[in-house]
Amino acid sequence: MQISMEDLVKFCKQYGFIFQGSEIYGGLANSFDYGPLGCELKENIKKIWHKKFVQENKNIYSLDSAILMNPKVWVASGHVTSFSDPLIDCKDCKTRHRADKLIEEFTSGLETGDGWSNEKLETFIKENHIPCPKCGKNNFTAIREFNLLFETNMGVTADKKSKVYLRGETAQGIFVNFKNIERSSRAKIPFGVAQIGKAFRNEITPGNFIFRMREFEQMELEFFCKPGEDIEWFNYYKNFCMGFLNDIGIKKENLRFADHKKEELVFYSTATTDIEYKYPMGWGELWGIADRTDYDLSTHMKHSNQDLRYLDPETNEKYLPYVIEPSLGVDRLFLAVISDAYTIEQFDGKTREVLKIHPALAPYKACILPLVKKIHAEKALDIYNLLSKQFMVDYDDSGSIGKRYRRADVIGTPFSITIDDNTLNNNKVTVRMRDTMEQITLDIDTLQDYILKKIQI
RNA sequence: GCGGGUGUAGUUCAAUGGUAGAACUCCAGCCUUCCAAGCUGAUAACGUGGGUCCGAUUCCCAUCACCCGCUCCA
Repeated sequence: MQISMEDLVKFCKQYGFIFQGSEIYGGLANSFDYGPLGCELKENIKKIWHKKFVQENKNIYSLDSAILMNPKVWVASGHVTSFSDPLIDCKDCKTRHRADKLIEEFTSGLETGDGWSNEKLETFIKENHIPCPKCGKNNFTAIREFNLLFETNMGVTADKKSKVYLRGETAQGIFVNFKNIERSSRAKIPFGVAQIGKAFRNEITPGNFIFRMREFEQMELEFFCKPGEDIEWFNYYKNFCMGFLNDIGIKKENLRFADHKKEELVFYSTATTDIEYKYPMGWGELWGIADRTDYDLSTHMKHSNQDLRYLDPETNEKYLPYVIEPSLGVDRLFLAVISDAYTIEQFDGKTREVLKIHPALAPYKACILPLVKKIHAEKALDIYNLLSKQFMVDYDDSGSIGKRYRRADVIGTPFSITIDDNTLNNNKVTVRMRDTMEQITLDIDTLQDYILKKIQI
């Protein structure tokens, strides 16, 4: 049984994973703040992604490019033009249309509306009584431009010349640094560049909790390869990404591939596959894996007048590499991880709420519990200090031991370490497992290694 | 953007045109030697802004946020 979105939002709020953004001022639509546990979980997600996609690969390099870039970057990438379509709504049947397309269709292509001002488009539609394609009436709203890029101003005077955009994706930072990385890292094709960072889009319809936000975080990899070898790498990454999701414990039945059909493909892509997850609101895109050909490098080469071609040291031929892009949103993976892990269990006629999350992702790896506060707290704090040098450790001395186990369960802490008289006498602690509720006895000296081993992926 | 729904402690639920009650949670103290025990105490709410009214959490309007559906998603 899967948790409903409403209950998941409550759960995240209650335990400090995610809060409504600007809550005390009535919130800001579709903005969310990650709380103490949310930070840890999100950070762990990023760490593991980095480990699997960068650290364990000798030909993948990291980048942290600026959020604000020269506006020409976004002109070259196509975001500025294609993101600002002139949209109008029919007041009668409530459908939305592109003003320039209406004109183009009405005039059978004689007029395209290209480069027209909004006033000119509106006037033309009115004077020619261009009907709504759906209901046939001519009763439109004014044109509204939906520019999906956030704009801001550089410099203290807000004039047009200083207009800059918040990046709509992290990928462009990678493309514009392609040469820098190739040279400074002495990188040889095939190689990849990975980047984690915030991106911003004025989505027309955000929603579904953190699934689609206007401010979000991406984990993008651009993998550059020789043209002709792109299909091979595309398939490699399809499987690699799915394997990654399996490794971090996402249930297989909640994952599936969704290949884009030819007619659905974005114009520059020759192949795209989504890995979809069964979120509380239904199947939705988690990971997009795209063969982007040499579109990005070639468009930046054109607009910047810089030679971005790669010189193959073996054949001495110069070419623009193709790029495979397996990219995903941190927030979407977070949503998948937490809704996948949330479990309500029955045992002995009782109910327990438990977050069955991979130990590597768990906000706290262990919780330290002095069995009786007055007797065992001192020793328990020693162990807290010892373990907290290695990983996040929780400490709980209030309430019965059973209650404290449940508190650890619900936030996904995999190991609960209880300090009792035995600890004081023999240096032994009881380690209780979140998933099975089994207990084992361990010597304090072996505790660190035991847990470190379990939180590896 | 459109339509519908919902806004009362952290959560679940009450009541009320005139001092907003409880349970659970949380916190403190007592007790307690391994799976949500008990006792005592404390903290804690009418989304926001207007209007009507002597008085509004309650009626009206607006707004904000969330949920469901539609639309949209280079």
